[in-house]
Amino acid sequence: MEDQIIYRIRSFNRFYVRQIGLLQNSVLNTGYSLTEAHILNELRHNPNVTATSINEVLQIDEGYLSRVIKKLINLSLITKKQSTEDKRKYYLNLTNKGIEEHQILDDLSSKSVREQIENLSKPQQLELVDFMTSITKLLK
Amino acid sequence: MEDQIIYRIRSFNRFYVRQIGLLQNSVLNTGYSLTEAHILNELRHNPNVTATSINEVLQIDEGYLSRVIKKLINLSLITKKQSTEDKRKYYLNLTNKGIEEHQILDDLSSKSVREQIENLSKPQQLELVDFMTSITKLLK
DNA sequence: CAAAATACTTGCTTTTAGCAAGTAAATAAA
DNA sequence: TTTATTTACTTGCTAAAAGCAAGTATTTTG
Repeated sequence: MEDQIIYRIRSFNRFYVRQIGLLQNSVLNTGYSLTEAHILNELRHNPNVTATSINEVLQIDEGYLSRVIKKLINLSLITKKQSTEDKRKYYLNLTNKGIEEHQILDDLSSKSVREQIENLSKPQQLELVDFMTSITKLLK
Repeated sequence: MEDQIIYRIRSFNRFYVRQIGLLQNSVLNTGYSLTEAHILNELRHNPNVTATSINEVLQIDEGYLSRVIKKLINLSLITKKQSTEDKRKYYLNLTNKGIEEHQILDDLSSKSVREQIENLSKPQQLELVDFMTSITKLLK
């Protein structure tokens, strides 16, 4: 009974891990790691934040984050500016190039999703979204 | 219109990545990597297969797989036996210890899923599974 | 039989990540 | 108001995870 439910959820999870894997591959082929892409995405949606506030979301090792940020600066994708009120803090922002690269990654993700649903009719697509919304409501 | 659909699917994907991340953490706390756990799982469901056939599913670097298999052998979790008909091939199997360890990992995964739905009523749980089944049917 | 393909291994390197100690600045406590 | 603690970020060192390319042994194919 109950175990049937667990079994089916786990089966769905395996299926969906593969689905999401397909999506992530499209990003990874761009030469950016998932972590780098996440940072660009965070900064696109929350400009002028600090490493610490990024990490409240991403939850990765501080030291590692510091290095990845350094790398993104060297790639001219982001800038770092020391706060004048609190000199411990450094505000991060995307450069124009960073915005462009983020856009490319974002478009790729959308394209990948689009390809996965292109064989569905519009009503089926809407149905799909409804199922997803329902799952989110139940689990969140 | 269409973009709304893509947006919502991507939003669900982000949500579900986090869900699945929670599940995987329970495995990672056991000291096995995800790759190691996947190999144990493959061998549990398909005994007596070769590294190559495992890799048709897992799709990782051959060399790396070879080393992970060696590690699992050193941990006495799996065995490797050369085929007599084709000496290039080596059949892999779980040892009793491997079966036990796999069971532990499997139980942990189930437990983790169980915890994520424990606050739902039984009808809600059944509904959840229905939504998942519907999504799978649409996307697979 | 020679050449190509298959199955797996090994050496070397890179990427990703984590830990711990350290600097500098700000805040709280004595 | 000095001292201790906390915060924000950095750096050195290390380990784990993964990839690439060359190599061995065996089998298959032309």
